[in-house]
Parts: sequence; structure tokens; C-alpha cells
Amino acid sequence: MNRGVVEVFPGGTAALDELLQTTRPLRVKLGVDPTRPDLHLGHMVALNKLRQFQDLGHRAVLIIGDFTALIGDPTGRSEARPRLTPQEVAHNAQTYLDQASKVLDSDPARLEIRRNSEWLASLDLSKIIDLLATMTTQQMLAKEGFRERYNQQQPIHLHEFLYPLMQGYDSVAIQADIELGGTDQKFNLAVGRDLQVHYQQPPQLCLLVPLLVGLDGVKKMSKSVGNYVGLTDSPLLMYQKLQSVPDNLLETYFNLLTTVDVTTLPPDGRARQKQLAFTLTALLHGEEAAHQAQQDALNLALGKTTQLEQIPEFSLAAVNFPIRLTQLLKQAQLCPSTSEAQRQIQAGGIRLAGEKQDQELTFTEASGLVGTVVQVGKKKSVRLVP
RNA sequence: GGGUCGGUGCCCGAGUGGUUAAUGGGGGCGGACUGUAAAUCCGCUGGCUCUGCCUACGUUGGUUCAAAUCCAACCCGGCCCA
Repeated sequence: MNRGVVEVFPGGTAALDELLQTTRPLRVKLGVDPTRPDLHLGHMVALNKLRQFQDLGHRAVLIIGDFTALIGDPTGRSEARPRLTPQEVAHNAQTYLDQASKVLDSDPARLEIRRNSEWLASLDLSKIIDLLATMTTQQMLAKEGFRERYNQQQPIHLHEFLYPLMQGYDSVAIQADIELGGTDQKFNLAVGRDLQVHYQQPPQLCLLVPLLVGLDGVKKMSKSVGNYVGLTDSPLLMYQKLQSVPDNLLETYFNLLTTVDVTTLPPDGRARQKQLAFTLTALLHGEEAAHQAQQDALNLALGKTTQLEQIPEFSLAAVNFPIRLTQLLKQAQLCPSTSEAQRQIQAGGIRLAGEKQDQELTFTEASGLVGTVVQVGKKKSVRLVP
């Protein structure tokens, strides 16, 4: 249970051990804001921990922050988040549930899913004043993020101060015994404790898990940075991303995302990468899909494009011939624009059926293209189908 | 509300009337090399119906043969004052 836990407060891991002696099922809270459509491996760290509590017989309370998402967590942000529309939030919330179920036990006795609009949307001004009165400006400005922005004369909008209070109020609303969160959530979780005391509840125990470093090896994994592996990424894509995880991150990934004992890992870095990629792909997509992904990734690297199983397909039915290669690349979504496609061709990043293609050309009909695999760089590829 | 400074491409940041999608850095992408890692080297880094055309320096309008650069109004932000 203590694997991959950075800090338990107050009281450290001893407090957690003590709480776990309780005979009643504990209510373990984890909140996620549906600010983007996809969950990724970074979320999986806390979800895994939540799953462990479930397996011990406790009740996971997964909070979809549909209301807090309208503000956006200022944690770690150097500027206010763009405000989302309720439609975007609702859509994202649904995809989150689907994705979280890949990790969590969805037995209703073990999983309670709540949206915080249930209680936050109806707070009236007098209750909000009550919440705001529990904290001082100085306390808020002590929070990392706010402090830096204040010192650097970056704007801090007043509504952002509401965020920690709203997240804390979630703990009150669901009567959390324990709240999980990344290390950057320390302030917000602590606010939850304070508010529970304010509302005459026993305060929750706070359990911090590490932030997963993204594929770039530097920044926290996040979709906006692009250094992420989505829980719904296709098996091949997932495998490809994970097999190139930087060496110095491998042990961390194994520790936080899998149950593999790192002392049993092969010494060879390349073999470790492959094992990580296979293990996680199998975890999220099943072993068979993982095997295929592994084989496809290998064939793709070797240029054996005829032997690929599960790479994405692009139908030529919607294409109007004649068509230039640049336009085809764009329509197949291999390149974001024809200009980018042009650059890729000049840079030698385009392969047709395994052969480098370094000049623009025009295709007059579909027949010659069917079955061909088009590749951009080492990771992006599609097979053309009728 | 008053004073003042500022808003440039993914980010930071030059540029103050005139060849130019706009110096430089970061990041990103591609190539070579490797282990699809790291390090190193090279190239690219607005869009398109692409031998040319279009859109860009907060917004709108104006001055001018010509503006990111001058003027006006407006929007947004920092600091100081109230």
C-alpha cells in the first residue's frame, strides 16, 4: 500500500496503517476535473492507488469535477486556465468514466461516482461567503503557483481563489475519510481537512502520490504538453510511445504503473523498454493486442509494411483523384497541413510502402495505392484501403 | 476612477515607416548515428485549390505610395495612487 506513496499527512504512514485497522469500509476520495477528453498514465498513478483501496474492501468515491472544471485548477499554472463550456465538460466527463473503468473495480458496492455540480452548483452567495471566510488572502498566496504569479506580477483572478475551497468542500459533501492526490495537490487536500473541521466532520487523511514525468523526461505528463500516453491510445500507439520512454524513467514507470518488481528487470535498457511497453499495453488492452502491437512496431521499424496487423486504416473512398501527395498526407491526418506535409517530404520523413519519398507527386487513381502503408517519421503511419 | 508601463509567431523575446512570414533562444518535428533511449551533427518550424496566392505583430478605424513600427478609439494586463 505504501508503494509509490510520497507522503501521508498528518501522521505519516503510521496514521494510514492505523486508519486501515478500522473495520468499516473507508470512503476514499479521488477527484478529476474533466478539462480534457482523455485520461492518461499520469491519472493512472492515483487510480491504481484507489484500486488498491477497493481491493481491500473500501469504497472509492470518484469525483468528476464537472463544476470545478469550469474554473480550472490553478495548481501548477502560470496563468488562468481557459474556461470550458458546460457542453465540453459534460462530454469529457462521460469519456472519463469509460476510461477510469479500465483501472477501477466498477462494482457499485466499491465504487461511487459523483459529480461535484451536485452540491457546488446550488451554493448560494451566503454559503460562498462562509467558505471564503475560512481562509485569508495570505494563506491563499502561500500556495505555490499563486505565490510565484504574485511575485512575478502575473495576473491572478479572484475566481481562482475559489478553486481550492470548492475542491475542499467536495470532501465535506462526500464525507471523505481519505483523499488521494498528486503531490501538487497538497494545498488543496489540506484545505479539505480544514473545511471538514469547519463543518464539524472528522478531517480526512491525505495521501500524496508522485506526479508522473512525461515522455519528454522533464515535465509532468500532460495532454497539453503532448508528452502523454492516453489510456485510450490504440495498442500500437501506446506500445510505440512506451518503448521509447527515456531510460532514466523506466524504473519509475514500472513502480508507479505496474506491479512488476523492478529488481527482476533485465539489465539491458532496450529490453526494459520493451517489457514496459508490453506490460502496460497488455494491462490496458489485453495480452493479445499487446503481442500484435509489439510485432507491428517491429515490422514498421524494419519497413515490412505488408505484414502489419493493426495499424490505422485510411479509406480512399472519400478522396478525389487526382490528388497530390501533400494533400493525401493531410487528409489522412498524418500531417496537420499541406505545408507541413511539404516540409516533411523535403526533410525525407515520408515513406510509401517502406520507400523514402522525397519529392511531391500526384496520384491519378486509387488503384495503385490500395494496401500501401504511408509513414511519417517513425511513429505515424496508416494503411490505405479502398 | 487617476497616473504610468505594456500586449509580437507554440513559449520567451528582438524589432520603432520601406527588400523579407518578421533577428535570436527555448520547445517541437524530420534526417544521420544509436537501442525507436541518451549524447552529437544537419535541416525545418503561418496557411492554401502552390512555378503563384492569402493571412499574420491585442481589436477597430485612420494617416501614407508603403505600418508590427505613426495617430485615434476601444479591449486586456502589471505597477503606483485613490
